[in-house]
Amino acid sequence: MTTKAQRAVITALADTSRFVSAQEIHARLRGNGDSTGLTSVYRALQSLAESGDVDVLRTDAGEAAYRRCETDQHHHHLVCRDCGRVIEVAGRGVERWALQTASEHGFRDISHTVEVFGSCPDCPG
Amino acid sequence: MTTKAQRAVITALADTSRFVSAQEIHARLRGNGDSTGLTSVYRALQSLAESGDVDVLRTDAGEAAYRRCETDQHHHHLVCRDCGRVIEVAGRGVERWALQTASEHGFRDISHTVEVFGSCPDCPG
DNA sequence: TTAGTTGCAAAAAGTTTGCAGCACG
DNA sequence: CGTGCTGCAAACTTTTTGCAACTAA
Repeated sequence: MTTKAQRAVITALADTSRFVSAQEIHARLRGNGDSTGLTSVYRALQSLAESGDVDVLRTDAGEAAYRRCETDQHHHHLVCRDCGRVIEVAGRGVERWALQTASEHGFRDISHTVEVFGSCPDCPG
Repeated sequence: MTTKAQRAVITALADTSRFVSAQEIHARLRGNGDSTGLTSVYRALQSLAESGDVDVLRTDAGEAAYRRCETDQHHHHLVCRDCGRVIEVAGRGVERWALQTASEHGFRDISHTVEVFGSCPDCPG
């Protein structure tokens, strides 16, 4: 089921290709005249993340950042450290590396997280 | 310079091969009769992390977890999701993949984080 | 009527900061 | 003395929870 808050959050996420915090989403909604409360934003993000509709990552500052995934498939993110822009990339090579490395050490049920950071072509150094 | 708190923290970290939270370190020190305060633990971890003497990562729960690195060189972590044990692995393959993927998209000054999770041989499924 | 959603206010939990006391050169 | 480290308490931030009002079938 999809609630009003969930739809509002998804709309807000559609506006951007960056990872944004819950607080940021809330502020953005408020700016657009939407009266959805911070609590509902958090609750909406929680269920959207649970169902895999949005990607979550933890910033170094300790807050959770969210983004609507373009693809349902497993992928990784290439994030511009200057403007925050995100590009989704497939990880043919890494997947293989992760599996192999892990099984070399006898690990089972492998999963992994990979984030690549850099400065994108549009951002001057 | 190395302070008393820093030495206490390093000692506590030497005891384990897991990523541990600041609070956990503090509790552990207290348990051993050390009277170092939580504040000093945080301050010590901050400077140790800054100088690269310990590795930091953010748990899904949003707390910072720390670990003393065995090597100064760039490496990644293979973490057991059951017992928390950590194995440091070199990432010959990933490094190359990250660089290549990033430059394909015109990104400069690449850095990356990789964490592999699984169940280690000592932990029954 | 009833099950689910909402938003405020309050509470948690992790971390940082202000500050007075201590240690030690 | 003076500089820096310490630890307590208070402040702050992000996220969660309690709860009463609201909504829609």
